Amino acid sequence: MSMATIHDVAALAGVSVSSVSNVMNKRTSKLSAETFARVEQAINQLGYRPNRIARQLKTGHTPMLGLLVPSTANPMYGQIALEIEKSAQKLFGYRLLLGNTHRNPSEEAGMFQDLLAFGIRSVIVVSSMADEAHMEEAALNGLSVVSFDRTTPAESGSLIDHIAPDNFRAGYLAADHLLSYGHSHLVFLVPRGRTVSRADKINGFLRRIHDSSGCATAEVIEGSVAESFGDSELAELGAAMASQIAQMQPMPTAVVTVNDMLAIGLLSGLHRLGLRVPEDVSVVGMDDLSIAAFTKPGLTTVAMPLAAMADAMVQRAIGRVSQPDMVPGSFIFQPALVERHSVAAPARK
Amino acid sequence: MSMATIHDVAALAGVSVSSVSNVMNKRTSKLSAETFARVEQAINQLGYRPNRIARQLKTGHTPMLGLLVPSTANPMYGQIALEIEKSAQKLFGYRLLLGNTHRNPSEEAGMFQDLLAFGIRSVIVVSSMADEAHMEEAALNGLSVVSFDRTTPAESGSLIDHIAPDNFRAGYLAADHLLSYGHSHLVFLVPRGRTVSRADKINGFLRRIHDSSGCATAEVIEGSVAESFGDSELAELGAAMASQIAQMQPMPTAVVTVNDMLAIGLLSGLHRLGLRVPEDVSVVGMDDLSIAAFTKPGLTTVAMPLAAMADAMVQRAIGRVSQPDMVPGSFIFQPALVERHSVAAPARK
DNA sequence: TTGAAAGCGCTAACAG
DNA sequence: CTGTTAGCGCTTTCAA
Repeated sequence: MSMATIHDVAALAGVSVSSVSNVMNKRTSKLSAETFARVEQAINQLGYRPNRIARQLKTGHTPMLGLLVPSTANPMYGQIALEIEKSAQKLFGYRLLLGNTHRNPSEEAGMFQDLLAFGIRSVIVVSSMADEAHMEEAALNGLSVVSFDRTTPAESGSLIDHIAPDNFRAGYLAADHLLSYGHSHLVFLVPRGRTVSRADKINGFLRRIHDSSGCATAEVIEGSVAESFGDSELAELGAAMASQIAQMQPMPTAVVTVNDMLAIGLLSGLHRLGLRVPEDVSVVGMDDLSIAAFTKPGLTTVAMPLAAMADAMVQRAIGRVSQPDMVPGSFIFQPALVERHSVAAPARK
Repeated sequence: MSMATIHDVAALAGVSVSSVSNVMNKRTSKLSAETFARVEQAINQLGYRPNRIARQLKTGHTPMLGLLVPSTANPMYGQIALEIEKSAQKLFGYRLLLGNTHRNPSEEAGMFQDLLAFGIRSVIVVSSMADEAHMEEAALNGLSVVSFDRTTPAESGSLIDHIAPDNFRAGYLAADHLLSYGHSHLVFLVPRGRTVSRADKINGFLRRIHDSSGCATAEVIEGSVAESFGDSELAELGAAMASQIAQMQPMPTAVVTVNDMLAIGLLSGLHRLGLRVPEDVSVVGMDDLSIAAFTKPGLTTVAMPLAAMADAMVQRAIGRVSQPDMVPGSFIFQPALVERHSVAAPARK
């Protein structure tokens, strides 16, 4: 049972293929109501679905959006993928071509090639490497690209859109929350490798400490794993870093992690060491993964407005292909602190 | 800067388009080595990539695999998506078209339509609803479909392949582990809605109880949430069911959950109720999510061989399109118990 | 060993 | 209002 073509429909309805095409594209003004109905009837009878491939060869468009993430095994990226698919379908009826890049530049470049070859014109790239040269190049080749979770200096002449949460503010909020509980010896935990978003979070964190009346101290501790794209690696790193924290003299009373997976690992490692959260150490994560509500204790974290960001990304990525003169911009979304049970006043000072 | 076409290359190399096509498809026997080299040179010079759309219109194939999952926000499906993408790329150089079905039959049907329209010929469907009629229909329409995590009666004349872990054995293993620790009052936790895989797990669980010398008792408790496709819903359900467990008279000494997300919620709920795991209740999950190693206590669970299953699914789904006479079959993979810290001997009897 | 030409299914001028 | 026709970029006979 192979698919019916536009010719089959035309033959059955006793009209020309162009009339069928006009019906499919709802150009009612070009046909009499009667013919229109007759063609529709034939379409239904045959269960005709236009071949998108053929259509695309003609129009140059395909209703598909590319999405590149480091790894869907990381719940954060899984949630993002879900939101983006939902937005793309709702806003434009687009489907999603998904690629896991493993934060590997050559895999990412390969994906760009394939997207172009498939005729896909819009792509959203999540948490890419520091270098965006390959994206700019892809934009030159006609791809509409949106970069997520990276900010870029304004007026940089970039050809791509940037959408991100206000990571600076996220770091600021985390520190602020801890300070308000009376903590004065804080630590910020981050894997090795400074992405833009990580740097922003750290800066916001440090700024808040600096803005405080004075006596608070803070350090940034970098994990030993160079690149963690999955989720177990990240959690494992967090668990390993627990001992690093425990050995500090004096031990900090609070730590904020650059993301929730790291916090989940940290919680586990701390527990293994016999340290209680929040009695001995307070912990603040970032992302508000849905599992963050079910850690022990429930993780206080900084939530990012995922659905709103997804809508914006899809809007820009797909919208640009019909409006190529849209000027690229940066769009920043505000995070919010979600208080659960991993923060308390410090027992020691 | 639009893409170079086969004509551009032909012109530059001073040959016909068919020669370029032959070079692209490595038909060395059809050209002299010299011409071949000249064409290759032109290809590189122009950075020519063949347009897959045009190629497909001719050949009818596109190197893309459809993947339908309930929701990538559920870490389990995120991991599966990752493994499948990896296999598809490694084994066939295929890309992935991803769809979240939310376990909604009409969304699933819509995806099938679109896959066909896009010219995609292979699809893997994860954890679908009870009814597979729509899949059989899609198979009739020329789709090569693989159903994951559903077994089907042998010799059913099905047109689709079935790949699944041995869920019966998974249930059996979980019960066996608990019994070996001396538990005799067990409970099996499952959301409302019996999918095939859930039923199999329950049956395996009950069988092991039944096979025991005798004094062990078991019940199956069904959650009140009809359909949970995300992950927070599942964990929330687990948390809510903790009180149901706590109120039982007598309280069971061990519970196994149909998946890890449920277990994670349960752990959290139990903790909130002041019940200790494993001292007061033992818990065994299923799936071995990578976060299962970082719960408190570490979750003892039944692991499924994801990578091997992904390879098999991809092999069948894509392999069938070039071998349409391949007879559909069921392939079962063996799970294994992963022991961590959520099981201990019961304090009470 | 190479090239010419006929489509794959659809859209969009352009004619009638 | 309806039909004819020329491609979109590629593969693939079939001739030369």
